[in-house]
Amino acid sequence: MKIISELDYKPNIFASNLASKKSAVFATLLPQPPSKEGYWNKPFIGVQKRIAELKQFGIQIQPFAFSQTNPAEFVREAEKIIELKPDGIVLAPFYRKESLEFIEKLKMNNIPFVFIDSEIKNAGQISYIGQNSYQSGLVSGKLLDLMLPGGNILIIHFAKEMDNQNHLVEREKGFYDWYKKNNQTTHQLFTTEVPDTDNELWMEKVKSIIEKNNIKGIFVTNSKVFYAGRLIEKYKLTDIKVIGHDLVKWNIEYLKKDIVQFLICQRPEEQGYNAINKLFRYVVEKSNVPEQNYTSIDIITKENIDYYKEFK
Amino acid sequence: MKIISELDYKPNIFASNLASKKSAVFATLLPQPPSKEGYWNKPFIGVQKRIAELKQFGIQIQPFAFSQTNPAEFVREAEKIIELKPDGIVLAPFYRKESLEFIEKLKMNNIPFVFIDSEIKNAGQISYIGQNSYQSGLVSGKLLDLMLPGGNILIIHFAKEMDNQNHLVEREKGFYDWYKKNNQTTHQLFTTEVPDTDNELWMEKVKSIIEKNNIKGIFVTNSKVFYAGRLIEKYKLTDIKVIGHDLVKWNIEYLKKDIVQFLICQRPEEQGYNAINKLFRYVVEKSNVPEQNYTSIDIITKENIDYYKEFK
DNA sequence: TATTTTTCCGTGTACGAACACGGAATTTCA
DNA sequence: TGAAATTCCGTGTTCGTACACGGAAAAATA
Repeated sequence: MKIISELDYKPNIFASNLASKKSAVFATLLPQPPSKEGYWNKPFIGVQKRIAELKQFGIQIQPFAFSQTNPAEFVREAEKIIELKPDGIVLAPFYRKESLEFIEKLKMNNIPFVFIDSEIKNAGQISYIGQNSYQSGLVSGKLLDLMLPGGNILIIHFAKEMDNQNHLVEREKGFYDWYKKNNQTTHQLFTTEVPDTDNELWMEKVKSIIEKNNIKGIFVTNSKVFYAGRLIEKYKLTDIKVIGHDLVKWNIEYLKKDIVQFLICQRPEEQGYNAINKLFRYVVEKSNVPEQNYTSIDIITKENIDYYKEFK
Repeated sequence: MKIISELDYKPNIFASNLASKKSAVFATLLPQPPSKEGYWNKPFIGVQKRIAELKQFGIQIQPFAFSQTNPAEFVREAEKIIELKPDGIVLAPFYRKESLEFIEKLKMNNIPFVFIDSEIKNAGQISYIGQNSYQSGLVSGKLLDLMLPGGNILIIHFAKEMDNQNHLVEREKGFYDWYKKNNQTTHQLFTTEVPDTDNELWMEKVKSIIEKNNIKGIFVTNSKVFYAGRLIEKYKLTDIKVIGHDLVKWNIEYLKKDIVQFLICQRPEEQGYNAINKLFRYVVEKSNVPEQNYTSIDIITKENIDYYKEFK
């Protein structure tokens, strides 16, 4: 070691990699996007990009997906992963309870795992990649507040099993806290859940909430803002300001139409890319990786959206 | 080639690089930051990071810097670069006229160049890395507008030789256009230039403009927003909303104190990193690089700033 | 102290592409 | 058609590290 530092010796990574020929298999366990335009395609694009780059190192990927409405599928796919015994896994702990059980098995098999998108604290992950959901809720609160001279606010969760979905709750909490901290009394806040959007019955229900409570602002806690957009178009509720999450195709359309005013984004492709990279650094290069990697909380409007769409 | 595609042969980059041992020298010509906290340190941090990574490839860097107030220095350093004959250069075309002359010489010597931060269109650059300044002006306009129920707006350029500094003009143009497009008549816009901040005389002058014209919002076209912050602190003009550019230390302080409400940012480290990368791709790997690379227009507030400070 | 176990050290081979070289084949040109 | 120029092709060496191997030295154990 003394001589290494005396000569300032740096190993030649090319020679090193050429000679070593290591290999590893990584698995991903992410929600199945309901269509090509669904949010969950994006993290996977980043995963694939990094995997392609790491092909030289003999890294392979084995993707698994589960339904966003059916925890049993999550369990089933998790079983398959345990059988496969990969060298590492990228995991969206979408269902909290089921994830905890899965994690126990991963630990028993010594399989390192990285969380993406949402987080279970101190569960033994080597890293978490994603937003600080609470903080992004604060940002949403601030922006909607800025746009509203008066009127009340409706928070909509388009999701099933809310108590099993931690980061939507966190976003809501941050949102509420904005108004608490700035001891606002000009707006009153309401929350509603829409577990099922397959038929349009929910629209009537939400519309009546809006009318009854003088709602002038809507905050959607996930990427399904476009449903709120459709509602507003259908009933021509044009004086309502809307804020939501993620650069999904239909959301972009409503942003451009000025029905949605802001989207809070989190560079999902980058997250997928980073998650695989963390595994690689940990498993193959055996280097330490930071346990948390909060990604930026991007504020997107009509005017700056063109500079966020592309992933490089 | 047929057999290559039949076998799906992909060259092994490690073996390739191990055997080749190419080398190249790149130069940078960027403004000298007046202190450690100055904006122009940031792009250079990114430059250094990429250079460190490319050291394995035999890439070296030769940095040159010039004063932000003295075009003659730019010319002098440019001469040195021509003598050095590097294999490529990253260039901030800070002074338009002087840059054009320099570029002519670069072309004669067949030295490829990449613009960073601001752009001269169709000058023969292999790429431009930076923001679309006009568009970022629009964003600033929108945000300040959102915050101001009434009152007038002052645009401040903290810069010398404005007609030689294109992107400040572009930002101003975008800013004005926001109010034109939304045919706003609630706010009247004023512009002033502060070429010299060495003594505090400018403060009196600007203060009187503010008082005379019922100014309630300030837009600073570059990273010197903190001067506006000092002005506001000094005269306790607390009802004025301020927006400016770049995550410079003192700007961050004023953002946290809520004297500055928004900062528009452009990931300068990433820009430096990308600029070197573009050169590398073009010069060493001989691949084509996209001519424009507009970076995102990040909207930073007190609430999301913590997720932008770090460069990874 | 004798024996086993572990560490140390030097040698030899492998990794896959680059590049030089020389001879053969092909093309160009008069 | 013959000479010169160019392209083609196969061989051999090189880049710097990894890793296996065997023998020697050192450490651990009985």
